[in-house]
Amino acid sequence: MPEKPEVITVARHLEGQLLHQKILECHVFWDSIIAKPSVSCFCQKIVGEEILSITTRGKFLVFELTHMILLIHLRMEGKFFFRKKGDPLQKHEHVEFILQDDVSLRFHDVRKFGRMYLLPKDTAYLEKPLSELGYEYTDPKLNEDYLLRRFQNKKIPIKSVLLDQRILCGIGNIYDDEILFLSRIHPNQEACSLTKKDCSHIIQYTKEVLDHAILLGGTTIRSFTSSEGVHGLFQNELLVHGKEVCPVCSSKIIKIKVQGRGTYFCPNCQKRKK
DNA sequence: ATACTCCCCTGAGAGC
DNA sequence: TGCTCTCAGGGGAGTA
Repeated sequence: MPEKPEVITVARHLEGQLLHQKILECHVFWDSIIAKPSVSCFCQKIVGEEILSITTRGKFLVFELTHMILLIHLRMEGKFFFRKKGDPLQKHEHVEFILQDDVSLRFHDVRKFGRMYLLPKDTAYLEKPLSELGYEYTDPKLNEDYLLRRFQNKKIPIKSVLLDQRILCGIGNIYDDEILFLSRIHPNQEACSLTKKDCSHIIQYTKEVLDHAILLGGTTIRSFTSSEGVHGLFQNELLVHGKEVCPVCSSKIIKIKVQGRGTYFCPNCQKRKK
């Protein structure tokens, strides 16, 4: 499940391959991947555009094109492969961009949950989905008072609130568990009950965990390989997610469901406060 | 405004 | 072996 570190890894890899490439053709084989505009409009408008940069916002890949912004959300299993124009379509390849020199960039997604948006440059950041996103974890405006304020009316578990991209964007299910473990907060703790100190820990460990993961190229878990030839190493660094024994106190790690998400925590290090 | 539920998809794994 | 059933998971839509 690509989270911020994996999305950054993919963006860097793609930018290295695609900078200043021009999109010559676009073919869509599974319509619902294209969220906006219609498939025909999407293909028509993207042809002729040049790729000027590839960055990220939250868990979106942001392709800056000549006149447009192309947003791609990989969701759980979206990835890219480079092939040659005319190569037979492989299973689960749903969108194809033909570039210069007969390069065929294929979007591959087993679950078909990935989404693409093509938006005009001048309004892309003012409309959904980008307009809904909260702060990046690197944003200096992300501080204890901001989190305290955003948490104050939330009676749902902190684990779920950290997954809410409208507050702090880029965290997914795996890093959420890691951040709460390091912050010594029970995943089911009501967000509104957190203290300023808790918020301070969350900010500190979000930065540490994500920075470290980005340095190592993200986490490669199960189906996720960020892109052809790209494999992260952070899975070796995970402390609690998917683990059996707490690396701090040797207690048995417990797996529970928090609002439908598989959640790992240490019952000794992450005691629930009331 | 918050907080639910349902839905999208497929492959892996369990159970028989 | 081969079938059926259940489940995971990010986020958008719809509803209370």
